[in-house]
Amino acid sequence: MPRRTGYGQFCPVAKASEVIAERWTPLVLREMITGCNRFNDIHRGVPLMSKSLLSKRLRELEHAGIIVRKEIPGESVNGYFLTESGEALRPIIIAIGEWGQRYVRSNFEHQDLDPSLLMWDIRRLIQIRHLPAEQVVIEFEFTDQTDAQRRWWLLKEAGAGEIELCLHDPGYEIDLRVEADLESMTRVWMGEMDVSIALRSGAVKLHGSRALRLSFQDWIGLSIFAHVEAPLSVS
Amino acid sequence: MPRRTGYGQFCPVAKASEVIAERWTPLVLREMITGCNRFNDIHRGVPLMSKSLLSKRLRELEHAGIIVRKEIPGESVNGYFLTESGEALRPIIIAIGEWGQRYVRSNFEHQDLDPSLLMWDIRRLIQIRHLPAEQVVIEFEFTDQTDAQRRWWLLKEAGAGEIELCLHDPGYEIDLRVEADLESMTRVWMGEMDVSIALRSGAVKLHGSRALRLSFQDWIGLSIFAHVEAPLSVS
DNA sequence: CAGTATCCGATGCGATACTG
DNA sequence: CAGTATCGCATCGGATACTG
Repeated sequence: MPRRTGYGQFCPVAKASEVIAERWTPLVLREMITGCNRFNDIHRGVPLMSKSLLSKRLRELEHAGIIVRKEIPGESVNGYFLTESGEALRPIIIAIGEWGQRYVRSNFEHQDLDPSLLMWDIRRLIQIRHLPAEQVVIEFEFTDQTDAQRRWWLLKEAGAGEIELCLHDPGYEIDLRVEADLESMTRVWMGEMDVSIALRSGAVKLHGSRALRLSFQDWIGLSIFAHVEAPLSVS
Repeated sequence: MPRRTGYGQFCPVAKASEVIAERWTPLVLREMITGCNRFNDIHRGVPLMSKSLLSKRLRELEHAGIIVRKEIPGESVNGYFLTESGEALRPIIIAIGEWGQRYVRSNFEHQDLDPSLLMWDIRRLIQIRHLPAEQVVIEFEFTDQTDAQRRWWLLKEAGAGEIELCLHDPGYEIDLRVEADLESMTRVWMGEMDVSIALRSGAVKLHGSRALRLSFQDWIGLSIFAHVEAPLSVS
């Protein structure tokens, strides 16, 4: 009888794991914790997960009382929201990420690098207050990627509070071009490579607006795990 | 391509989940964190897991640098030990258990009750310092169980620092007999039912040594999650 | 956009048997 | 006790197509 779904134990670790340690579920929770509420937004964070499975997982989380599905205020579509129980998972997911950042070697395996995930992450954490108030267009070019994966645009409309990620050239004048290979940009984002070192070594190059170049370190948000230090022990 | 093992993401939550959110793995970690080092001891905590899978998971954890396999000091068998990385998971596993205790309804589903797991847990947390120094034999009888699952014995030899769990009558004189249905005893163990209430209501009955009866509350350890309070909100 | 229904192939994992 | 090797199938989950 393979996989009876459930561990058959009353232990709270087991009962909790039945819900939150299912495949993909920690990542779905991560997306919700970082503020995604709509189905397709969540799915952008886990693009390799099939939509049917995401749908199933969301139903399971709802059944477990971790999320509720309700109409998004203002819009007439419905979304998913963490309950108190779900909010209580925030420190756990964060702790798992910090543990991963600190102890899991084999980050940056080639197969894990993904420009779309990286750009989607960067977009979320751009520090808008450090950008000019007027419209800003920033192009990212990953020099080792081809075609569809090579160039990306972040677009902030004048006065807007959100950044848009574009897969096609929006046509406006480019204010800044960021040029790097995917691994370097990912390492910078993850805090594995210092921004200043990346710029000085040429691993990341900036072209365009002097103001945007100088403030790069300010407006480029880093991963929320970028601050995590290596373990004390030399292993 | 079902289940490529791995999420294809550089995010530390994903990299961590690839290791610690695999099926059974949180429970294996729980066993190690609670002090089990030997293969069969670990397996007693996850009896529904096949030995081949446990073996596989241990290899994966070793490969991930979470445990090391080495000879147990004093004995000439080898066991498994948490590394620094593994020790760093302790607060996470504990937090998951606390979350589960607080938020997962559907504890005490009939299918999750298991006298052998319960007794194995109780054995581990018996407060020996609250037992008489001489030999002590305590019999547990689960009144709703049959045959092989009905009676269990905890045996402390005179002066011993460990308790032995017996599935067959060790033959010595019984100092105390604890009588309860499995669910009541489990609820008491999990902190869902107060010990004094259980005794007063007759859900748990004690027969035998007056000293052992009076000190029951002291020597019976409760689950490490028994202290966790319900959420503030009424849900 | 926001999902659901159906299909079916790969694989995870339990069962069993075996080794030192 | 402490595992490993082999086998078989149930189920997990991706692909595809479809709906409002």
